[in-house]
Amino acid sequence: MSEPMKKLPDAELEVMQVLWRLDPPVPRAAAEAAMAELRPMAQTTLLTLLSRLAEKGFIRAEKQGRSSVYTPLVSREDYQASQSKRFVDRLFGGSMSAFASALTASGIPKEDLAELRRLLEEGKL
Amino acid sequence: MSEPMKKLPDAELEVMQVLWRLDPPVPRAAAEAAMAELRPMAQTTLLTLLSRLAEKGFIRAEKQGRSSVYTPLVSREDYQASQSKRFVDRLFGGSMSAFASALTASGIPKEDLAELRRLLEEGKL
DNA sequence: AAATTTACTCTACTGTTGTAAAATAAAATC
DNA sequence: GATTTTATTTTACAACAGTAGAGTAAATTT
Repeated sequence: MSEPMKKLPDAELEVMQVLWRLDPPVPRAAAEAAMAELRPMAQTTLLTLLSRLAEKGFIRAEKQGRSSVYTPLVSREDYQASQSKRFVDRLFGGSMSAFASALTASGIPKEDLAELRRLLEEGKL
Repeated sequence: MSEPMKKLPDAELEVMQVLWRLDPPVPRAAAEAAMAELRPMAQTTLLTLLSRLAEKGFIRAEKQGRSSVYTPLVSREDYQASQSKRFVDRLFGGSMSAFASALTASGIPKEDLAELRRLLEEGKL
C-alpha cells in the first residue's frame, strides 16, 4: 500500500514524528514545545517546515481561534510502510539475504533482531 | 559498525551500486556502460557524480593509461549495514514492533518476509 | 488609541543535488 | 603538424533543503 509516497527531507520528517506523537489536531504551541525538547529550532523554522508539509499534503493546517492547529493527513504507519519498501528496494534491490546480513551487521542489538524475527513469525508469516 | 557514515544522495548511490557490482578497479567505460543500461545518463553527469563520490571518500579514482579507473573505498555491506541502522533509528525510533508492522504492510511479498525471518533465525539469533 | 505582544507569512541566504554543456588537455589520425 | 577524437575538469544552473530574520496583521495591555 502507498508505494508512490514521496520521501520527506530529514527536518520535515522530524516535524512529522513530533506531530504523530501528539493528539490531533496539534496546537502550534504543543508542536513547538515537543520539537524544542527534541532539539533546538527557531520558531519560524518550525513554521516554515509546517508550511512545506501542508503544501505537500502531509498535514492540514487550520486556524483555531488566533493560532493554528495541525493534523497529519498521512499516518505514521502508512509512511513507515512506504519508506520500508523504498528502502529495501533501493538499497538491497529487494534481496532479503542482503537485507538480513545488513541488519545483522548494523549494530542493532541481537535481542532486538530476535524480537523482530519473533514479530515476523507472529505476524501471520 | 560504522554508524557515522553519511547518507548518499540517490544519484550517487546509483553510481555506487553500479561500481559495487563490477570488479575493481572499474574502468570508466565499464561504469558508463553499466550505468547506461540501468538508466540513461549523460557521460558528464556520471563523471560529476564520480568526482563527488571521490571527494566524499567513497571511491578512489586513478589514472590507468589515458582513462580512469574507480575503486570503492566503502564496501556495499558496510554501507548497507550503516544505513539500515540509520533507517531503523530515524523512522522507528528503534522500535522493532513498529518496524515489523511496517515491513508487513510494506507491500514486500509475504514469501520474502518469510525468507527474511528464516535468515534472521539462521543468522545466529 | 498607542504600545506591546503574539502568531504567522514572506523573503532570503547557504549548501546540496541532479543534470549537463562548455572548456581544456592529451592522444590519435590524417 | 593540423585536425579530429577522446577523456576529464570547469562552469552553470534550477530545484530542493535547512535555517531563520524581517515584515505584517491581529489581539492584548497600558
